[in-house]
Amino acid sequence: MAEHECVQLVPIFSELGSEQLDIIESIVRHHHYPAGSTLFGADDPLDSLMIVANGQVKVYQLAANGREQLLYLLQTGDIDGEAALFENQRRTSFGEALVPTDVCSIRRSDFQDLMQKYPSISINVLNVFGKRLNQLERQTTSTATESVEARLANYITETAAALKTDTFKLPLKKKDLATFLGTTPESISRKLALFERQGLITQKPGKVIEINDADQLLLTE
Amino acid sequence: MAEHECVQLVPIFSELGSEQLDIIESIVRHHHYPAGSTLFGADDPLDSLMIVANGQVKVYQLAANGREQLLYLLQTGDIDGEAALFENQRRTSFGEALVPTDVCSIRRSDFQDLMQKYPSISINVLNVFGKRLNQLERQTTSTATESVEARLANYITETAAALKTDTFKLPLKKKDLATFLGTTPESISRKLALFERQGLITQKPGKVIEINDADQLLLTE
DNA sequence: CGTTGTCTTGATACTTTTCAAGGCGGGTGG
DNA sequence: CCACCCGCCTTGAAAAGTATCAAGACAACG
Repeated sequence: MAEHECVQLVPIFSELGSEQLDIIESIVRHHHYPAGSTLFGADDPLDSLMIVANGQVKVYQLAANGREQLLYLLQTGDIDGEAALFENQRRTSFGEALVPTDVCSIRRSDFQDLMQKYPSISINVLNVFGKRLNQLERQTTSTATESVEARLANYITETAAALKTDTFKLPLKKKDLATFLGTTPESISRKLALFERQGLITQKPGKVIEINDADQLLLTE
Repeated sequence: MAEHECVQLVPIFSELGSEQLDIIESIVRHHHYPAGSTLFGADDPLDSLMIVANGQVKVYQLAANGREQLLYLLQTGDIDGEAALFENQRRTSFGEALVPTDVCSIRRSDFQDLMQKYPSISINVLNVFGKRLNQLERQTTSTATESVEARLANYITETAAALKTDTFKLPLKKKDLATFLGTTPESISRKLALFERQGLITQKPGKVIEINDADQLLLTE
């Protein structure tokens, strides 16, 4: 089964030989979560590193006023990193499976042993977190300084670029996309309708979007 | 001079003995930046790790529309970490000295050698970035979901808590504080005036603020 | 002491949220 | 296999919050 190969999915172990991967595989535990189920919640003890073997997980925080902020969308091969980082801390975010999801976990102490044994792992982890910091910095800048219209236009072009196609299905419900972009589902509906009226995109059934004019989309302010 | 002891300031080297600190000290380079000068800009090569030996540095990004977003305020003992993370990349943010500032730098290749030699350093670096990720996650959640009023109230109470006092001087000009909180200087003026009218704070000359009712301030929505 | 940048306050305009209601779609159970 | 039901999405109208623009006061600095 695919979930038995999660260790090979993960870039942080990329420099290891297959014998070492076997060792790691042996200390990994496997879990399955149905769609909609909770993987972890705020205040849960932070005692293991999670690898998404298959599926999709949304990681979000709750603000003081109860509103939700989507921070990351973990796909197959992504890791939930917090556990690698801290000693004796509790989580500050929630994780929820959006589709049926397989997860492998490594206890923090085991993972820290691995990092001591194979220094390349910690360098790789640093790289993963560096990328995440960069992404988050851009997200912060974007939500704090740009209009909803510009943020949505950016999201569409970036998603298309990542998928290397002009026609793609939105990977999230509008409700979740709204919490990611720091707005409301209604505003997203309206702005997409606006883009369509302007001829920049075409909306098709099933949350599918076709980009007609990527250049103009990027000029949206 | 203080700038010759920057290595001792930094928590990432905390587990090392004094002989090892001497070695590191010998490969460190010292720089001085007057207030208002630029330490680095976007697209600069990312080739060294910076330690703030003395002073204050604002790290910010520019959005597509040209607006500025303050990401971090580095104080004495803080590091600018990006350089530790990536190979062959360029910066995405700007660094500017807010007051006369002394900086020590370590070339990236030297730093990566150090991480290989002393694994405790990379664990410590992971911890630093973990904290920064956490801070940034909270900042993102806050700017995306809460009102200007709530964000400012939070900023005031958090700053007071960090300084362990009820009366303190704002460490930033309102213009910079505005780009940090994702708003405008005018809005900050107005909200502070509102808090004062509500009796929650007292404003004194020289950007000094006294908190009268921290509990009520935290309830601000 | 003057100059320059920063801050405050007001009036206005705009974007976006909120609230409400109707339509669509996907999944479940009969 | 169809019908129903629930959750998601869309669209409208109104309200709220905040940005913008402008002008005057203040402060810091040389």
